Amino acid sequence: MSLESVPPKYAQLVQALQRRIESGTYPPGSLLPSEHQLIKEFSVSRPTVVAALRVLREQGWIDSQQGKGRFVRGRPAMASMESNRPGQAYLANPETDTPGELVEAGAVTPSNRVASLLEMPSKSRAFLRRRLVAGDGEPTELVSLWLPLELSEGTDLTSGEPLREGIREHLTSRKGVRFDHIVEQITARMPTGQEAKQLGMPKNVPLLAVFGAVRDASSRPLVVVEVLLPADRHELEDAYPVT
Amino acid sequence: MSLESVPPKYAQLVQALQRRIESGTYPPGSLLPSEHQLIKEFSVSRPTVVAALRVLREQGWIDSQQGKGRFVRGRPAMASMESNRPGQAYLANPETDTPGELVEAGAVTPSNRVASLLEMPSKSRAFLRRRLVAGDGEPTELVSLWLPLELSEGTDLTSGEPLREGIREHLTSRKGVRFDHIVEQITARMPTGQEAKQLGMPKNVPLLAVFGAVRDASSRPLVVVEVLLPADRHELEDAYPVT
DNA sequence: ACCCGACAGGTTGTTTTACCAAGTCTGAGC
DNA sequence: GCTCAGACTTGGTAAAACAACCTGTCGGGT
Repeated sequence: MSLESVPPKYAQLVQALQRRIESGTYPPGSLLPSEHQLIKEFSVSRPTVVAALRVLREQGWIDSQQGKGRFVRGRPAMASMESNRPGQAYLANPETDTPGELVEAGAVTPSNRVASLLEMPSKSRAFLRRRLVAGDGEPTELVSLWLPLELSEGTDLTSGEPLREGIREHLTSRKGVRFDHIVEQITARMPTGQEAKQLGMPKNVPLLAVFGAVRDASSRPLVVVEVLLPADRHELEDAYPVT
Repeated sequence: MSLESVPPKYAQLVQALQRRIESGTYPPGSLLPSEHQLIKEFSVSRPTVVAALRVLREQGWIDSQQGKGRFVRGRPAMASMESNRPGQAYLANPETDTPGELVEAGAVTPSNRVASLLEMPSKSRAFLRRRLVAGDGEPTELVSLWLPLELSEGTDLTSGEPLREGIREHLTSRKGVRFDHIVEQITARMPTGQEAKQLGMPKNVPLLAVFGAVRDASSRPLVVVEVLLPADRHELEDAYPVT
């Protein structure tokens, strides 16, 4: 038997067209060759061409318009752009990767908002781990992480030591939970006196507060991350295709 | 002519199967009827059945395995989440759909930030259209739209009348531009005296400011949208799968 | 009795030919 | 200048065939 298996023709066509788009042969905004032209050039049937073009459209490389043709959009924006969602990095990377200091680690009664995001009764207790992240020697972000007490048991999150492992990886291996999606809320508010002091910021500039509720596939809340950013030093940037 | 158009057969099949999965006729984990059975039951050809099943697989409803069959997975988790990007709605829907009033429409010299997002020399002029959007009779959002002067010529954006058509649709049909993707920046700041007055908000609560730079496939900036939201009344919410 | 391979019949995956419908553009003819 | 026919585009459906894969059953061999 042959170990090397040839990919199907339509998949080969997809790759060929992707290469041409990336190399500039088909620049963004231009019109792709028509189905008939592709049939002649690659010596395949129309359904094969259509299958390849459908894949490209669903991946965002091209845009089709009945009666006119197919337009090149370029390499899909979301594919390469690792969205720098705040909190994502904190969940994925070890704490030892970024400078900063642990300012709190223990059981607390979380705010109503956090309790609601964790879907736990208010006034019950959760574990809080809070870290002041520094950049250029100055404190820049205050990152807080809440999780139900039973999820913190048996993990290294309760220790005062910086984690040598990403939080997601740690929780997955120790507790067997699977992160699936994140519900994100962005708000702005004025800092409390303590926050302004910790972050070394004036009291009259607002804070960007990003809450991220991490859930598993059945929408059960696992952890909540809050990232506090002084608005005079940080802003959030993202890019997405128009639908 | 008939305004009601029948959806294609494969789309009807998709909906029929989705309903059966949601109603429990095809419970998760069970085996879907084979292609041949579906062909007989719905009286369609095999390509039509395959097209419907492909859609269901790509959307995460089912899982297929060559030689065995197709397994039901259930309603995909992320299916119904439409991200309500601020500004998206303003670009897509007619101004007459949302209550509010036009507060400004004319050529201005935009701020450095807007000029930079439009990639035009600072101190050159752009067209500004600003609208105060109301909800429950109270002003809630201040939406501003800048675009290069040449892109505003020949459009109804320069008139003081509310647009009866989505801005994206209007610009596409009048000027032939194609919206491709949006680069979004989110910041927080204190309102100016005029902004606080227009929005009817206290001067000591911050504003969430969302800038959206709309670009075409070749990354040429087309328009810039700014949405100002009083942070005590609005927040941004979004959901996305973890990678 | 047990094991193992061949084989038949089921399944999905891929490719081809063919035809019609619907949207867009151009140019001939009025 | 205007309209409309025709050519070109993509979208959808049908019918057929072959390939690849899985799972049984029916053998023959140990």
